[in-house]
Amino acid sequence: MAKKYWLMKSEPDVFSIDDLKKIKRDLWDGVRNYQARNFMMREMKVGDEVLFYHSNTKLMGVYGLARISKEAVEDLTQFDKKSKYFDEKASPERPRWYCVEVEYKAHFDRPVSLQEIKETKALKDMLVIQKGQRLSIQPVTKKEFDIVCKMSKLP
DNA sequence: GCCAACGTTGGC
DNA sequence: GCCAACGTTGGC
Repeated sequence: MAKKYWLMKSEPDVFSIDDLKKIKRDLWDGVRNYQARNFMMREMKVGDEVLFYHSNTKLMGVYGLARISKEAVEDLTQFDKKSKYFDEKASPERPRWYCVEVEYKAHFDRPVSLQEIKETKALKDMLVIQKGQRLSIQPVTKKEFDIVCKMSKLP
């Protein structure tokens, strides 16, 4: 099975790549979108590489790398009444939401901003810059992944 | 803070 | 199964 590449969005006020670095690994819970869930459940494999993207912040863009360290397990926040991700339609007998575990890999030398991605012709097909694209987990081609990594390197 | 675009819900 | 109403996402 070939390795796959992903872009995962997070609001740094909620969970940033620095947070991930501190705790090394984290379950990517709280996803409540079926398309994003299906990527985690069906397509993400251990070892897949992840572009860690910060949204809703001053400088939006890709800040570093992570990798999938565990395939999808039940997202326990769906059963937790006190969690903001609680889903009353889910039950331990009929779970609805799943999440993968993500492991910190590295910070980029410098972030690759959304602006730069938009300005880079070779990245024009990246989902993150398509109009109206709100998916928090998106597939990325190896080519796009490599280009973004290259752009992050300081000269 | 605004609002366009999108996904989900629920009445019919 | 349609679609209006609503809630959310996320760039600006």
